[in-house]
Amino acid sequence: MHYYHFLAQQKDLGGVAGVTSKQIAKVLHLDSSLVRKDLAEIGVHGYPGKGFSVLDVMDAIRMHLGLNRNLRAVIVGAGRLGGALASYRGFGKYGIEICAVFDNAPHKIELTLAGYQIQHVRELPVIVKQMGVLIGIITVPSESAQEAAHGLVDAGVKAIWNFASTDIEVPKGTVVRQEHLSVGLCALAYQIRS
Amino acid sequence: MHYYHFLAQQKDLGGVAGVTSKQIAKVLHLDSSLVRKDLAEIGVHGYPGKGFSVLDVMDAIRMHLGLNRNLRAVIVGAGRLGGALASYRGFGKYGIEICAVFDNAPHKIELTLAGYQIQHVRELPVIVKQMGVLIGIITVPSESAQEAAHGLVDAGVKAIWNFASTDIEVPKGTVVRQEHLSVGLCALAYQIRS
DNA sequence: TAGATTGTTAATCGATTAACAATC
DNA sequence: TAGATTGTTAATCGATTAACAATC
Repeated sequence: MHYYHFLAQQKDLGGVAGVTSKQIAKVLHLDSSLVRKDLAEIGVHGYPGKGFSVLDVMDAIRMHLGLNRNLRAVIVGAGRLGGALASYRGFGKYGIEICAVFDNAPHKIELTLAGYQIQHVRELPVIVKQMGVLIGIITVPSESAQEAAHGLVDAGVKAIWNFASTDIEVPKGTVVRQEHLSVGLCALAYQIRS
Repeated sequence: MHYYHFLAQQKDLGGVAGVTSKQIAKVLHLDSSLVRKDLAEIGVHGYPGKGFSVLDVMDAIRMHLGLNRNLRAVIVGAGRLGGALASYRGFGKYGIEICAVFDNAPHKIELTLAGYQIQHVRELPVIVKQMGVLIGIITVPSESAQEAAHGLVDAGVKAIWNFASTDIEVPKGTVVRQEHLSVGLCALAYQIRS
């Protein structure tokens, strides 16, 4: 994952065609052995004495991660965070498209947020099914997170990215990624405890 | 870190005074041995046959993480994401206070965002020094991230939480936490590759 | 060929888990 | 005392690193 990010930068910038395991290792603070092992695992072969082809590696990663699939996601919660994520350029690079933003507050419906017309959660099931959405992003307040999760699961979503600070429960078969913003900041604060 | 989050919930909800390593382990999907070991390391002692005191554990964690210090942080970038973080309730629980929001766009200055009056980055050094701010949160576009980081470091900030998608460089002695939002979503997408 | 880097095996390291006597 | 859980040591597991023959 991080390899891909680094290589994409490489490619965009210099347009360099080759890279060695040593170079990657250095930038990502890893051991070159590990890099070679990882690359071998996903089926890229390098050229002894030369290194790896940036394009080969990127292709292999895309293949392995299934990055070509053009997945669709929806956002539930048209608050500031929802807006921030909706306007975030960068998901597209990984083949993920935000295709709708929902909220349950009547006064928000029909407003435009980051280029999306906010829709009532009532519409969620229809849209999710129609567009084959597999990912739901929850940016509602904690109190409503579980409810939003239910709605998403019922509609057929398979993965949930939860920004609310409560843990949510989902039937197994659905994966959840809990984004603990405070924990992130906390970890940082810990490092400067001196 | 996660222990604390869980225990805080426990306390808020049931008001239960005791907890066993087994209970914690179950909720957090860990081994009870590990929990006991971790707790021993930070200096909490349990009662054989009974378990641990929730308050004891929370105190020890706070102590160990230095959670009582009331650190201050500023946000650079008064966009949607900046606003979302500024209004995020929950940092306070970990002793971190957002004390100002900056931007460089003249038309934003003096506007109010999530209860903060947006200030020009020009004011940053003064405020950071005056209030003893140690943490900077970057929510500007990628192009300006490095510049923002410079400004923060120069002003005396020791830790940076970077939401821009470019990696930033800082002198050593400063810690950076790079928040790769796309990577997060990607990891999730990977799990439903089927 | 000489130099550089891969691919892979073996060695090391650390973290997780199992087990159990000590304790309440 | 009997039951439960801690604290800690030893065993296991996996992941990282070192090393080096094979390759270009």
